Amino acid sequence: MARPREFDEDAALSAAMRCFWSRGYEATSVRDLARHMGITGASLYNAFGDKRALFRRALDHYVAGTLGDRIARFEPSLPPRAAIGAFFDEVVRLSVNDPDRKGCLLINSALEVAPHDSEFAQVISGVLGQLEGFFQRCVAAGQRDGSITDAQPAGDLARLLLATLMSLRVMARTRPEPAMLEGLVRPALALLDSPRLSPAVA
Amino acid sequence: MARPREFDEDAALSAAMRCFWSRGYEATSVRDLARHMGITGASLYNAFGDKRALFRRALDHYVAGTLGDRIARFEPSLPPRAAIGAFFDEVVRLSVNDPDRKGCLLINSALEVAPHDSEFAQVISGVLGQLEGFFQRCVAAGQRDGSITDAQPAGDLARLLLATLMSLRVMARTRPEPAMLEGLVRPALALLDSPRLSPAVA
DNA sequence: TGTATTTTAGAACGTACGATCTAGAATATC
DNA sequence: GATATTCTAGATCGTACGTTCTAAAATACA
Repeated sequence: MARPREFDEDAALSAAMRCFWSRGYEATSVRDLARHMGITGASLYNAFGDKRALFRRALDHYVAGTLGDRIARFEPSLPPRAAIGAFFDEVVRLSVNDPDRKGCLLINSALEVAPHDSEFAQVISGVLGQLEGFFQRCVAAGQRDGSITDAQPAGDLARLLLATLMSLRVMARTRPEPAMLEGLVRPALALLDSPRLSPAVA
Repeated sequence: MARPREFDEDAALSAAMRCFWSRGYEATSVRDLARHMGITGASLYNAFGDKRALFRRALDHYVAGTLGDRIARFEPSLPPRAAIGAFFDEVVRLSVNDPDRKGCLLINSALEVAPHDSEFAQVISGVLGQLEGFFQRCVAAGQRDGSITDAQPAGDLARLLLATLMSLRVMARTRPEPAMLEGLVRPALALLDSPRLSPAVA
Protein backbone atom coordinates (compact mmCIF):
# COMPACT_ATOMS: atom_id res chain seq x y z
CA MET A 1 0.00 0.00 0.00
CA ALA A 2 0.98 3.63 -0.09
CA ARG A 3 0.57 7.14 1.14
CA PRO A 4 -2.69 7.76 3.04
CA ARG A 5 -5.08 10.56 2.23
CA GLU A 6 -4.20 13.87 3.86
CA PHE A 7 -7.69 15.38 4.05
CA ASP A 8 -10.80 14.36 6.00
CA GLU A 9 -13.06 12.79 3.41
CA ASP A 10 -16.20 13.43 5.42
CA ALA A 11 -15.40 17.08 6.01
CA ALA A 12 -14.62 17.49 2.32
CA LEU A 13 -17.94 15.88 1.42
CA SER A 14 -19.77 18.25 3.75
CA ALA A 15 -18.06 21.19 2.10
CA ALA A 16 -19.03 19.89 -1.35
CA MET A 17 -22.61 19.48 -0.15
CA ARG A 18 -22.69 23.09 1.00
CA CYS A 19 -21.41 24.25 -2.40
CA PHE A 20 -24.02 22.31 -4.37
CA TRP A 21 -26.68 23.37 -1.89
CA SER A 22 -26.11 27.08 -2.22
CA ARG A 23 -25.22 27.33 -5.90
CA GLY A 24 -26.86 24.32 -7.59
CA TYR A 25 -25.22 21.58 -9.62
CA GLU A 26 -24.33 23.31 -12.89
CA ALA A 27 -23.39 26.63 -11.33
CA THR A 28 -20.89 24.97 -8.99
CA SER A 29 -17.54 24.59 -10.70
CA VAL A 30 -15.00 21.93 -9.88
CA ARG A 31 -12.60 24.73 -8.94
CA ASP A 32 -15.18 26.12 -6.49
CA LEU A 33 -15.59 22.66 -5.03
CA ALA A 34 -11.88 22.02 -4.69
CA ARG A 35 -11.27 25.37 -3.01
CA HIS A 36 -14.05 24.94 -0.45
CA MET A 37 -13.12 21.32 0.17
CA GLY A 38 -9.54 22.41 0.81
CA ILE A 39 -8.06 20.06 -1.76
CA THR A 40 -6.83 20.27 -5.33
CA GLY A 41 -8.68 19.24 -8.43
CA ALA A 42 -6.57 16.14 -8.88
CA SER A 43 -7.30 14.97 -5.33
CA LEU A 44 -10.99 15.57 -5.93
CA TYR A 45 -10.98 13.40 -9.02
CA ASN A 46 -8.87 10.78 -7.27
CA ALA A 47 -11.13 10.53 -4.27
CA PHE A 48 -14.59 11.04 -5.73
CA GLY A 49 -14.48 10.24 -9.43
CA ASP A 50 -15.97 13.11 -11.37
CA LYS A 51 -18.27 16.04 -10.61
CA ARG A 52 -21.45 14.04 -11.09
CA ALA A 53 -20.31 11.23 -8.79
CA LEU A 54 -19.31 13.76 -6.14
CA PHE A 55 -22.73 15.33 -6.43
CA ARG A 56 -24.32 11.95 -5.91
CA ARG A 57 -22.31 11.47 -2.73
CA ALA A 58 -23.14 15.00 -1.58
CA LEU A 59 -26.85 14.46 -2.16
CA ASP A 60 -26.82 11.21 -0.18
CA HIS A 61 -24.91 13.02 2.56
CA TYR A 62 -27.56 15.75 2.60
CA VAL A 63 -30.46 13.32 2.72
CA ALA A 64 -28.96 11.31 5.55
CA GLY A 65 -27.74 14.29 7.53
CA THR A 66 -30.60 16.73 7.11
CA LEU A 67 -33.85 15.04 6.15
CA GLY A 68 -33.11 11.71 7.77
CA ASP A 69 -31.79 13.38 10.88
CA ARG A 70 -34.87 15.58 11.19
CA ILE A 71 -37.19 12.60 10.98
CA ALA A 72 -35.07 10.61 13.39
CA ARG A 73 -35.13 13.43 15.92
CA PHE A 74 -38.87 14.04 15.86
CA GLU A 75 -40.69 10.83 14.99
CA PRO A 76 -39.64 8.62 17.92
CA SER A 77 -39.62 11.32 20.59
CA LEU A 78 -42.79 13.32 19.92
CA PRO A 79 -46.49 12.46 19.66
CA PRO A 80 -47.42 12.16 15.99
CA ARG A 81 -49.25 15.46 15.61
CA ALA A 82 -46.44 17.28 17.40
CA ALA A 83 -43.81 15.58 15.25
CA ILE A 84 -45.47 16.97 12.11
CA GLY A 85 -45.69 20.41 13.65
CA ALA A 86 -42.08 20.35 14.79
CA PHE A 87 -40.95 19.20 11.35
CA PHE A 88 -42.60 22.16 9.63
CA ASP A 89 -41.61 24.61 12.35
CA GLU A 90 -37.98 23.69 11.87
CA VAL A 91 -38.14 24.00 8.09
CA VAL A 92 -39.82 27.40 8.35
CA ARG A 93 -37.33 28.60 10.93
CA LEU A 94 -34.33 27.49 8.88
CA SER A 95 -35.81 28.98 5.71
CA VAL A 96 -36.40 32.34 7.32
CA ASN A 97 -32.88 32.42 8.73
CA ASP A 98 -31.19 31.54 5.44
CA PRO A 99 -29.92 34.70 3.75
CA ASP A 100 -28.67 32.67 0.78
CA ARG A 101 -32.14 31.26 0.11
CA LYS A 102 -30.61 27.84 -0.44
CA GLY A 103 -33.88 26.02 0.11
CA CYS A 104 -33.63 22.24 0.13
CA LEU A 105 -30.97 20.44 -1.86
CA LEU A 106 -33.36 17.59 -2.59
CA ILE A 107 -36.11 19.80 -4.01
CA ASN A 108 -33.60 21.96 -5.84
CA SER A 109 -32.21 18.83 -7.45
CA ALA A 110 -35.68 17.56 -8.26
CA LEU A 111 -36.03 20.56 -10.52
CA GLU A 112 -32.51 21.05 -11.79
CA VAL A 113 -31.07 17.56 -12.15
CA ALA A 114 -33.85 14.96 -12.15
CA PRO A 115 -35.57 15.99 -15.39
CA HIS A 116 -32.60 15.06 -17.57
CA ASP A 117 -30.88 12.40 -15.45
CA SER A 118 -32.94 9.29 -14.82
CA GLU A 119 -30.63 7.92 -12.13
CA PHE A 120 -31.06 11.04 -10.02
CA ALA A 121 -34.77 11.10 -10.80
CA GLN A 122 -35.00 7.63 -9.27
CA VAL A 123 -32.96 8.54 -6.20
CA ILE A 124 -34.90 11.74 -5.56
CA SER A 125 -38.22 10.06 -6.14
CA GLY A 126 -37.27 7.45 -3.56
CA VAL A 127 -36.46 10.07 -0.96
CA LEU A 128 -39.72 11.89 -1.65
CA GLY A 129 -41.39 8.56 -1.00
CA GLN A 130 -39.62 8.31 2.34
CA LEU A 131 -40.87 11.75 3.25
CA GLU A 132 -44.40 10.80 2.29
CA GLY A 133 -43.98 7.66 4.40
CA PHE A 134 -42.95 9.71 7.42
CA PHE A 135 -46.02 11.91 7.08
CA GLN A 136 -48.24 8.91 6.52
CA ARG A 137 -46.98 7.13 9.63
CA CYS A 138 -47.49 10.25 11.72
CA VAL A 139 -50.97 10.88 10.36
CA ALA A 140 -52.07 7.28 10.83
CA ALA A 141 -50.75 7.24 14.39
CA GLY A 142 -52.43 10.57 15.09
CA GLN A 143 -55.70 9.27 13.74
CA ARG A 144 -55.43 6.29 16.06
CA ASP A 145 -54.83 8.41 19.15
CA GLY A 146 -57.46 10.98 18.14
CA SER A 147 -55.09 13.93 17.70
CA ILE A 148 -55.62 14.03 13.92
CA THR A 149 -58.91 14.05 12.06
CA ASP A 150 -60.06 10.98 10.19
CA ALA A 151 -62.18 13.06 7.84
CA GLN A 152 -59.64 12.21 5.15
CA PRO A 153 -57.63 9.00 4.62
CA ALA A 154 -54.13 9.07 6.09
CA GLY A 155 -52.61 8.70 2.64
CA ASP A 156 -54.43 11.77 1.37
CA LEU A 157 -53.41 13.90 4.34
CA ALA A 158 -49.83 12.69 3.96
CA ARG A 159 -49.78 13.80 0.33
CA LEU A 160 -51.19 17.17 1.34
CA LEU A 161 -48.36 17.55 3.83
CA LEU A 162 -45.80 16.52 1.22
CA ALA A 163 -47.27 19.06 -1.18
CA THR A 164 -47.10 21.70 1.54
CA LEU A 165 -43.48 20.90 2.20
CA MET A 166 -42.55 21.13 -1.48
CA SER A 167 -44.39 24.42 -1.88
CA LEU A 168 -42.67 25.71 1.24
CA ARG A 169 -39.31 24.90 -0.31
CA VAL A 170 -40.26 26.62 -3.55
CA MET A 171 -41.54 29.72 -1.81
CA ALA A 172 -38.51 29.88 0.47
CA ARG A 173 -36.26 30.49 -2.54
CA THR A 174 -38.37 33.39 -3.79
CA ARG A 175 -40.11 34.98 -0.80
CA PRO A 176 -38.69 33.64 2.48
CA GLU A 177 -40.66 35.91 4.78
CA PRO A 178 -42.21 34.40 7.92
CA ALA A 179 -45.73 35.58 7.09
CA MET A 180 -45.54 34.04 3.63
CA LEU A 181 -44.16 30.68 4.72
CA GLU A 182 -46.40 30.37 7.76
CA GLY A 183 -49.32 31.29 5.53
CA LEU A 184 -48.60 28.20 3.50
CA VAL A 185 -48.09 25.87 6.44
CA ARG A 186 -50.80 26.99 8.82
CA PRO A 187 -53.84 26.09 6.67
CA ALA A 188 -52.33 22.69 5.93
CA LEU A 189 -51.77 21.92 9.58
CA ALA A 190 -55.24 23.23 10.37
CA LEU A 191 -56.64 20.45 8.22
CA LEU A 192 -55.21 17.87 10.57
CA ASP A 193 -57.27 19.35 13.36
CA SER A 194 -60.57 19.48 11.45
CA PRO A 195 -63.51 18.16 13.42
CA ARG A 196 -64.11 14.43 13.23
CA LEU A 197 -67.03 13.21 11.22
CA SER A 198 -69.11 12.10 14.20
CA PRO A 199 -70.55 14.94 16.27
CA ALA A 200 -72.12 18.05 14.82
CA VAL A 201 -70.39 21.29 15.67
CA ALA A 202 -72.72 24.13 14.86
CA MET B 1 -34.60 55.58 -40.50
CA ALA B 2 -33.07 52.46 -41.94
CA ARG B 3 -33.38 48.82 -42.82
CA PRO B 4 -36.25 47.04 -41.06
CA ARG B 5 -35.86 43.84 -39.07
CA GLU B 6 -35.94 40.65 -41.15
CA PHE B 7 -37.26 38.26 -38.49
CA ASP B 8 -40.56 38.06 -36.63
CA GLU B 9 -39.78 39.36 -33.16
CA ASP B 10 -42.71 37.57 -31.55
CA ALA B 11 -41.86 34.22 -33.11
CA ALA B 12 -38.26 34.66 -32.03
CA LEU B 13 -39.39 35.44 -28.50
CA SER B 14 -41.53 32.31 -28.43
CA ALA B 15 -38.57 30.24 -29.56
CA ALA B 16 -36.41 31.78 -26.83
CA MET B 17 -39.11 31.02 -24.29
CA ARG B 18 -39.15 27.36 -25.35
CA CYS B 19 -35.37 27.18 -24.96
CA PHE B 20 -35.36 28.65 -21.46
CA TRP B 21 -38.37 26.51 -20.56
CA SER B 22 -36.82 23.20 -21.46
CA ARG B 23 -33.21 23.81 -20.46
CA GLY B 24 -33.33 26.49 -17.77
CA TYR B 25 -31.61 29.87 -17.74
CA GLU B 26 -27.96 29.01 -17.17
CA ALA B 27 -27.97 25.85 -19.28
CA THR B 28 -29.31 27.74 -22.29
CA SER B 29 -26.47 29.30 -24.25
CA VAL B 30 -26.77 32.37 -26.41
CA ARG B 31 -25.75 30.21 -29.37
CA ASP B 32 -28.61 27.78 -28.59
CA LEU B 33 -30.99 30.70 -28.41
CA ALA B 34 -29.81 32.26 -31.66
CA ARG B 35 -30.05 28.96 -33.53
CA HIS B 36 -33.59 28.19 -32.34
CA MET B 37 -34.69 31.77 -32.88
CA GLY B 38 -33.36 31.61 -36.42
CA ILE B 39 -31.15 34.66 -36.05
CA THR B 40 -27.50 35.38 -35.37
CA GLY B 41 -25.93 36.37 -32.12
CA ALA B 42 -25.48 39.96 -33.21
CA SER B 43 -29.17 40.28 -34.14
CA LEU B 44 -30.13 38.83 -30.78
CA TYR B 45 -28.05 41.39 -28.90
CA ASN B 46 -29.35 44.16 -31.17
CA ALA B 47 -32.98 43.28 -30.67
CA PHE B 48 -33.11 42.10 -27.07
CA GLY B 49 -30.12 43.52 -25.22
CA ASP B 50 -28.34 40.70 -23.44
CA LYS B 51 -29.21 37.18 -22.32
CA ARG B 52 -30.75 38.29 -19.04
CA ALA B 53 -32.98 40.89 -20.71
CA LEU B 54 -34.11 38.31 -23.26
CA PHE B 55 -34.96 35.94 -20.43
CA ARG B 56 -37.01 38.64 -18.78
CA ARG B 57 -38.97 39.13 -22.01
CA ALA B 58 -39.35 35.36 -22.42
CA LEU B 59 -40.64 34.96 -18.86
CA ASP B 60 -43.20 37.73 -19.33
CA HIS B 61 -44.22 36.08 -22.60
CA TYR B 62 -44.69 32.78 -20.78
CA VAL B 63 -46.71 34.27 -17.97
CA ALA B 64 -49.02 36.14 -20.32
CA GLY B 65 -49.39 33.31 -22.82
CA THR B 66 -49.60 30.31 -20.52
CA LEU B 67 -50.67 31.18 -16.98
CA GLY B 68 -52.64 34.28 -17.90
CA ASP B 69 -54.28 32.56 -20.82
CA ARG B 70 -55.31 29.58 -18.69
CA ILE B 71 -56.95 31.81 -16.10
CA ALA B 72 -58.62 33.89 -18.78
CA ARG B 73 -60.05 30.77 -20.41
CA PHE B 74 -61.49 29.20 -17.26
CA GLU B 75 -62.40 31.90 -14.76
CA PRO B 76 -65.05 33.80 -16.74
CA SER B 77 -66.59 30.80 -18.48
CA LEU B 78 -66.89 28.17 -15.75
CA PRO B 79 -68.51 28.03 -12.32
CA PRO B 80 -65.83 28.65 -9.66
CA ARG B 81 -65.42 25.08 -8.46
CA ALA B 82 -65.23 23.83 -12.04
CA ALA B 83 -62.69 26.49 -12.98
CA ILE B 84 -60.36 25.26 -10.24
CA GLY B 85 -60.84 21.66 -11.36
CA ALA B 86 -60.26 22.52 -15.02
CA PHE B 87 -57.13 24.47 -14.11
CA PHE B 88 -55.57 21.49 -12.35
CA ASP B 89 -56.80 19.00 -14.92
CA GLU B 90 -55.05 20.92 -17.65
CA VAL B 91 -51.79 21.21 -15.71
CA VAL B 92 -51.84 17.48 -14.94
CA ARG B 93 -52.63 16.59 -18.54
CA LEU B 94 -49.86 18.79 -19.94
CA SER B 95 -47.39 17.49 -17.34
CA VAL B 96 -48.12 13.87 -18.18
CA ASN B 97 -47.74 14.51 -21.90
CA ASP B 98 -44.43 16.34 -21.58
CA PRO B 99 -41.56 13.97 -22.36
CA ASP B 100 -39.02 16.72 -21.64
CA ARG B 101 -40.37 17.23 -18.12
CA LYS B 102 -40.13 20.98 -18.63
CA GLY B 103 -42.55 21.72 -15.81
CA CYS B 104 -43.47 25.38 -15.41
CA LEU B 105 -41.09 28.13 -16.43
CA LEU B 106 -42.29 30.30 -13.57
CA ILE B 107 -41.67 27.70 -10.86
CA ASN B 108 -38.42 26.61 -12.47
CA SER B 109 -37.29 30.22 -12.37
CA ALA B 110 -38.46 30.62 -8.79
CA LEU B 111 -35.84 28.04 -7.86
CA GLU B 112 -33.08 28.75 -10.34
CA VAL B 113 -33.10 32.50 -10.84
CA ALA B 114 -35.02 34.20 -8.04
CA PRO B 115 -32.70 33.30 -5.13
CA HIS B 116 -29.81 35.35 -6.47
CA ASP B 117 -31.59 37.98 -8.56
CA SER B 118 -33.86 40.26 -6.61
CA GLU B 119 -35.54 41.77 -9.67
CA PHE B 120 -36.67 38.35 -10.85
CA ALA B 121 -37.64 37.42 -7.30
CA GLN B 122 -39.98 40.39 -7.28
CA VAL B 123 -41.48 39.59 -10.68
CA ILE B 124 -41.99 35.93 -9.85
CA SER B 125 -43.42 36.72 -6.44
CA GLY B 126 -45.91 39.04 -8.11
CA VAL B 127 -47.08 36.34 -10.50
CA LEU B 128 -47.43 33.85 -7.65
CA GLY B 129 -49.60 36.46 -6.00
CA GLN B 130 -51.77 36.64 -9.12
CA LEU B 131 -52.17 32.86 -9.03
CA GLU B 132 -53.15 32.98 -5.39
CA GLY B 133 -55.61 35.72 -6.28
CA PHE B 134 -57.21 33.58 -8.96
CA PHE B 135 -57.64 30.72 -6.50
CA GLN B 136 -58.97 33.04 -3.84
CA ARG B 137 -61.55 34.58 -6.15
CA CYS B 138 -62.72 31.14 -7.24
CA VAL B 139 -62.91 29.81 -3.68
CA ALA B 140 -64.76 32.85 -2.39
CA ALA B 141 -67.25 32.66 -5.25
CA GLY B 142 -67.68 28.94 -4.66
CA GLN B 143 -68.31 29.52 -0.99
CA ARG B 144 -70.98 32.05 -1.87
CA ASP B 145 -72.81 29.69 -4.22
CA GLY B 146 -72.37 26.70 -1.90
CA SER B 147 -70.17 24.60 -4.20
CA ILE B 148 -67.13 24.99 -1.93
CA THR B 149 -66.96 24.38 1.82
CA ASP B 150 -66.70 27.26 4.20
CA ALA B 151 -65.04 25.11 6.83
CA GLN B 152 -61.84 27.05 6.07
CA PRO B 153 -61.39 30.72 5.15
CA ALA B 154 -61.11 31.36 1.40
CA GLY B 155 -57.58 32.68 1.83
CA ASP B 156 -56.46 29.48 3.52
CA LEU B 157 -57.98 27.26 0.87
CA ALA B 158 -56.43 29.43 -1.84
CA ARG B 159 -53.01 28.98 -0.30
CA LEU B 160 -53.57 25.25 -0.12
CA LEU B 161 -54.36 25.25 -3.82
CA LEU B 162 -51.29 27.35 -4.59
CA ALA B 163 -49.18 24.92 -2.57
CA THR B 164 -50.74 22.02 -4.45
CA LEU B 165 -49.92 23.65 -7.77
CA MET B 166 -46.31 24.27 -6.78
CA SER B 167 -45.88 20.72 -5.55
CA LEU B 168 -47.45 19.46 -8.77
CA ARG B 169 -44.87 21.39 -10.76
CA VAL B 170 -42.04 20.03 -8.63
CA MET B 171 -43.25 16.44 -8.89
CA ALA B 172 -43.85 16.76 -12.63
CA ARG B 173 -40.11 17.26 -13.18
CA THR B 174 -39.17 14.15 -11.22
CA ARG B 175 -42.06 11.68 -11.45
CA PRO B 176 -44.63 12.82 -14.04
CA GLU B 177 -46.87 9.74 -13.85
CA PRO B 178 -50.64 10.26 -13.81
CA ALA B 179 -51.14 8.32 -10.58
CA MET B 180 -48.51 10.40 -8.79
CA LEU B 181 -49.75 13.78 -9.99
CA GLU B 182 -53.41 12.97 -9.49
CA GLY B 183 -52.54 11.66 -6.04
CA LEU B 184 -51.32 15.13 -5.16
CA VAL B 185 -54.24 17.00 -6.67
CA ARG B 186 -57.17 14.82 -5.69
CA PRO B 187 -56.88 15.20 -1.89
CA ALA B 188 -56.50 18.96 -2.27
CA LEU B 189 -59.60 19.25 -4.41
CA ALA B 190 -61.44 16.93 -2.02
CA LEU B 191 -60.94 19.53 0.69
CA LEU B 192 -63.04 21.99 -1.26
CA ASP B 193 -65.92 19.57 -1.08
CA SER B 194 -65.63 18.84 2.66
CA PRO B 195 -68.95 18.91 4.47
CA ARG B 196 -70.05 22.29 5.73
CA LEU B 197 -69.86 22.95 9.41
CA SER B 198 -73.60 22.90 10.00
CA PRO B 199 -75.22 19.42 9.87
CA ALA B 200 -73.79 16.29 11.43
CA VAL B 201 -72.98 13.50 9.01
CA ALA B 202 -72.53 10.30 10.94
C1' DT C 1 16.30 0.23 3.43
C1' DG C 2 14.24 -0.29 -1.16
C1' DT C 3 10.41 -0.20 -3.95
C1' DA C 4 5.88 0.03 -5.39
C1' DT C 5 1.93 2.78 -4.95
C1' DT C 6 -0.90 6.61 -4.05
C1' DT C 7 -0.92 10.95 -2.74
C1' DT C 8 -0.12 15.93 -3.70
C1' DA C 9 0.26 20.60 -6.41
C1' DG C 10 -0.36 23.01 -10.35
C1' DA C 11 0.11 23.46 -15.30
C1' DA C 12 -2.22 22.20 -19.30
C1' DC C 13 -5.77 20.11 -22.43
C1' DG C 14 -9.67 21.14 -25.63
C1' DT C 15 -14.14 23.15 -25.53
C1' DA C 16 -17.73 26.35 -24.70
C1' DC C 17 -19.35 30.45 -22.69
C1' DG C 18 -21.37 35.67 -23.01
C1' DA C 19 -20.42 39.43 -25.50
C1' DT C 20 -18.36 42.48 -29.10
C1' DC C 21 -16.34 43.84 -33.41
C1' DT C 22 -15.66 44.16 -38.37
C1' DA C 23 -17.57 44.32 -42.74
C1' DG C 24 -20.94 44.53 -45.97
C1' DA C 25 -25.91 44.33 -47.39
C1' DA C 26 -30.30 46.73 -47.29
C1' DT C 27 -33.58 50.56 -46.87
C1' DA C 28 -36.07 55.05 -45.34
C1' DT C 29 -35.34 59.83 -45.84
C1' DC C 30 -33.56 63.83 -48.33
C1' DG D 1 -29.96 58.67 -56.44
C1' DA D 2 -27.05 60.01 -52.40
C1' DT D 3 -26.54 59.41 -47.58
C1' DA D 4 -27.24 58.06 -43.08
C1' DT D 5 -28.78 54.37 -40.37
C1' DT D 6 -29.74 49.74 -39.03
C1' DC D 7 -29.63 45.42 -40.33
C1' DT D 8 -27.06 40.94 -41.37
C1' DA D 9 -23.24 37.17 -41.05
C1' DG D 10 -19.44 35.39 -38.94
C1' DA D 11 -14.94 35.92 -36.89
C1' DT D 12 -13.05 37.07 -32.55
C1' DC D 13 -12.48 38.69 -27.73
C1' DG D 14 -11.14 37.10 -22.93
C1' DT D 15 -12.68 33.97 -19.55
C1' DA D 16 -14.16 29.82 -17.44
C1' DC D 17 -15.45 25.17 -17.79
C1' DG D 18 -14.59 19.72 -16.70
C1' DT D 19 -10.96 16.89 -17.00
C1' DT D 20 -6.25 15.01 -17.50
C1' DC D 21 -1.28 15.10 -17.24
C1' DT D 22 3.40 15.72 -15.22
C1' DA D 23 6.25 15.35 -11.74
C1' DA D 24 7.49 15.50 -6.98
C1' DA D 25 6.39 14.17 -2.11
C1' DA D 26 5.06 10.62 1.09
C1' DT D 27 4.23 6.09 3.11
C1' DA D 28 3.13 0.83 3.81
C1' DC D 29 5.20 -3.48 2.95
C1' DA D 30 9.15 -6.41 1.35
